Amino acid sequence: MTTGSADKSGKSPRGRAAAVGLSKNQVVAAAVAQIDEKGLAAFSLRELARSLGVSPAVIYWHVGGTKEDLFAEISASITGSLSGSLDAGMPWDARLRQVFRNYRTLVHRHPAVAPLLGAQMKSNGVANLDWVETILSALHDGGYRGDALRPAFNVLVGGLAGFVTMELAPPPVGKPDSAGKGWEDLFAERVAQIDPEVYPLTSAALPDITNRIFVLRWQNGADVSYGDSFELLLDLLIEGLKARAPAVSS
Amino acid sequence: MTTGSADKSGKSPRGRAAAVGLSKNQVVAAAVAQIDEKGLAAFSLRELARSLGVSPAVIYWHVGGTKEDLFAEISASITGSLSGSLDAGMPWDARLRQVFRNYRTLVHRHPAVAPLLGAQMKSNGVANLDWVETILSALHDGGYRGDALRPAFNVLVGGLAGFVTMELAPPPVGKPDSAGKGWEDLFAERVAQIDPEVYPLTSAALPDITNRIFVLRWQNGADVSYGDSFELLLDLLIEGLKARAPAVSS
DNA sequence: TTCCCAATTGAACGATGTTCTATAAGGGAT
DNA sequence: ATCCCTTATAGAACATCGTTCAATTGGGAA
Repeated sequence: MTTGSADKSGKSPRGRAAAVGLSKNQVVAAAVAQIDEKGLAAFSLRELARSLGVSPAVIYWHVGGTKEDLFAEISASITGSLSGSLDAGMPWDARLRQVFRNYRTLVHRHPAVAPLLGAQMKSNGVANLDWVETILSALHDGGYRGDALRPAFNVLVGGLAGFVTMELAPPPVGKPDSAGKGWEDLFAERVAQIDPEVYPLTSAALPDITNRIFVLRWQNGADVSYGDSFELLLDLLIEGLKARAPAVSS
Repeated sequence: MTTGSADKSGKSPRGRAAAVGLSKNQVVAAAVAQIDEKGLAAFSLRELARSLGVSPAVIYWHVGGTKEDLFAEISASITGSLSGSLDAGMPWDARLRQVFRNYRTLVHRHPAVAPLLGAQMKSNGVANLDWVETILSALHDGGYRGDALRPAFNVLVGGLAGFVTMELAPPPVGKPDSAGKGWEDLFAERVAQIDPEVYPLTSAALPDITNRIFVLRWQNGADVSYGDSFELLLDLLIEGLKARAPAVSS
């Protein structure tokens, strides 16, 4: 296919092969698909080009700049669907809940891209301006203006987006130990060393706690529902902000 | 120096040069220093070896395994100093505050390593077991036991550690636009397109909000104090957890 | 037809993570 | 003192990666 035109000379043929091939959007979409499939760490421009049946240089032609620019483009393309579709008639706290629930479900659709999206949200760039505006407008309606606006905004974005980023971070892959010991053994060893004199745990509490740690350890990265925890976090933050909202004078 | 022993044969000399050179701890410490200095993205094993005046293979000998194992070792070495030094006589909520304040100041000492530490905290591995135990014990004393323990733990670790990770994430470096436009221009364009009909902002609110966005955008990554926001987040979470603590029966 | 520009190619450069074999220094046993 | 084994290093090699660049071509405009 690609090498269909046989060339008698030793020189390999160069130049354009097909009609008008790729578009920038196609490149970005293919990149997202590949990250979703193989993970962010395993993503490479060359393999992206390979999967598109194209030379690596093509990526650079369509997406000007470097790999990080591709990442920015990816973030923008995903978070672009975040704006709009919000009933402005709702009370401000309900609006905030919905904004961040939307954010979470959106990010959950591309778990491997989560770190990129987190960084994007933090940077408050142009791509997510709608999103930022929605949050700021809700906080404004809730009485958070002037100097009070900024900490409230940071708390919501940092806390909630940070939560989602951590929630979706892949568990470490590496070896548990230089020997053949697995996490279980190491954990058991560690628990055996717990000195009730040092740790302020009643002997009744200890088994419960260590058991809980076990559960925590093993359910992380699995299909544990962080959803309940997210809802609790949302509740604590928004109810708290509501409770201590500055009085609106004007 | 390194090639001091002249070798007449064409073969280059190999093998040990000095007495008993490096230790694993030295390698890890040098890696931390280098990440602190040049950033996590620019860190490479080869340059680490170069800065130690040593062959790349030496790193693999001292730190068995791969680059990620080195990262795990780094995380462990930093968060190792997180345990202990906590007055068990304090009320549980004060203990929680102190634990997470300690975490934040510790991570702030190595901002470039923050992503690694965040992942470590999420994984609840062996290295930070003391830390986890302290949090769980405080929550236990606060009445969070059984099924109530896990969401509370997730909220604290996910929210607060996630906040710190996001807070310290480096701002994106890339180009603002394919043209020569900077962030400012793009932002001005975007603001000019805001349709007051679409966005539920009073004309009085709009300038305030856009102004705030500007401030947010430009102060991120600079020396803005996220400390106040962190304290607010801490307050919201812990006061909230205190307010809705389950009643302790036993 | 001629010319220009969008789109693509292959090759190349330097750097990286990782593995492998060779090798030298030191200590312990004989 | 000699031999040997373990420890700690060197250097080379391999595959891959991000990025750049000159060369090339097809299609549309003039």
